[in-house]
Amino acid sequence: MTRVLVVDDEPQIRRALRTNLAARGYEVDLAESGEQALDLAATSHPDVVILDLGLPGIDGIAVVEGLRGWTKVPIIVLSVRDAEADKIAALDAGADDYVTKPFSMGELLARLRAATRRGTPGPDEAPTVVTDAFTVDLAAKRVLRDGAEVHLTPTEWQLLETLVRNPGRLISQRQLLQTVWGPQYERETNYLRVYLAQLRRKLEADPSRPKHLITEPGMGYRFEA
Amino acid sequence: MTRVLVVDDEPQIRRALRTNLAARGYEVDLAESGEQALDLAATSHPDVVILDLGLPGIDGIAVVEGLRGWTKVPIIVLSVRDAEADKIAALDAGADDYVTKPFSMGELLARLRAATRRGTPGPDEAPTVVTDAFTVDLAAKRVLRDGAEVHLTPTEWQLLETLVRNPGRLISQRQLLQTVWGPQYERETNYLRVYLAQLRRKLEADPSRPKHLITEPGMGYRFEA
DNA sequence: AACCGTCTTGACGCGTCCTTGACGCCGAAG
DNA sequence: CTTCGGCGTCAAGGACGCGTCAAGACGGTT
Repeated sequence: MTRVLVVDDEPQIRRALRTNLAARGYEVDLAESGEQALDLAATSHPDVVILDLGLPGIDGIAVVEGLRGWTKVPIIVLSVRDAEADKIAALDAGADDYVTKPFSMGELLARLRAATRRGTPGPDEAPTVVTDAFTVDLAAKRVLRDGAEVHLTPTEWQLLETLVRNPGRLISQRQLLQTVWGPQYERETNYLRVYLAQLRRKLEADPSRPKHLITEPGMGYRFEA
Repeated sequence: MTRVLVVDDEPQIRRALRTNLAARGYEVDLAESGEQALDLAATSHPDVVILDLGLPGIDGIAVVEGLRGWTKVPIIVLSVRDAEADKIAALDAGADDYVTKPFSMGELLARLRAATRRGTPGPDEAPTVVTDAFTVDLAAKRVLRDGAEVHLTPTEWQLLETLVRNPGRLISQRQLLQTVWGPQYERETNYLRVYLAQLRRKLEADPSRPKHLITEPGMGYRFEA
């Protein structure tokens, strides 16, 4: 869930943004002054800030600077002022985007998506899977056993990866052969036997009595943590 | 020096942007078509792209998507079209910002600064990486070995940089070729062999037995500290 | 026009990995 | 009790990928 902090002194704009954002699945915090915005940002740690420049009390630019002193959260500035100088000042103070009121909600949402997309660099996947016999680091593509690295060939790794990414689930031989060797190898079940044996020899404490790479006769294989 | 790739089919806009950007200390590459833009981006590795949507030939949105297929370089879209749908399409395709023509040069420059500022995150990552054989200064783009500077060619440096920025992680050959040479070189794995050999000859104590630039046969390469 | 550094391209030897077949074991079915 | 199919094991061949070297192409500079 993405948290958005909306800072605006006009109640109707706050309401409009709140309902629109909530309808899109965002979690919304509201602030009506710069001071409140800085407080809320510190406590609620939003993922993105939508900030009206024309605030009573402290200047909107000061709010940008106050935020930038300690966080890199994306800031989208709203303003009725269309003057070039205002835009430049806000952007150079650390804002990420500048939208002139009146704005279209669709555009604002798109700019919001663009801002949050930057924040989350990539689909971070579960990095490591641990068992009592070995550790699989999916991001670094390494396998450790008793602290020492175990070398796996590409095929061995692909096979282990598809099993480990579905812990506890039964994977059919068809599916394993398709994802590792390709669709035309669907019936070469002997490949699976050979490579499962190699993996067990490298990873299991007692390869003849596997505890983690389990055969389900006639159906497929299963990884157990 | 920040590299900017300007993509526009109108010569006068190219000229205007080129002179303005060059005057501010940017290094400017010019492209007048989408195809040329994708090629140039792959070879020159700009730090930010300014892209006109109204290109002859392939659509501007397609250029955004082509770039996003392999790079996260900031993209600022220029367009005469002010329609909300166009903005949303471009932003959701992966653009970072959308500026409507006619635009003010001052604002564009400010948005350019905002885009590049994001690209270089603060002091959160170590600018230098040290091993027992050599030291890589990522900020200064220099490599020291036994106190003396080692000269690297641009390609060698890019390769070393992408490896060193992910210590311990395995980087696939595809990813290395894409980030260093560009998306159309995905299968030229011999490049990797040649350049890894050069890097090892320059950096490793025993190039035939590398301790830091490690090959994972069939999968990719890995940097170990 | 000549030179230099850099990138590209091809060929070759070697080591590793994949493929393939044979064999024994075990449980289920006849 | 016998038969059969599925699974685990092992070993050998051939294919493939990697490291290495060197020559040619390319681009920028003098």
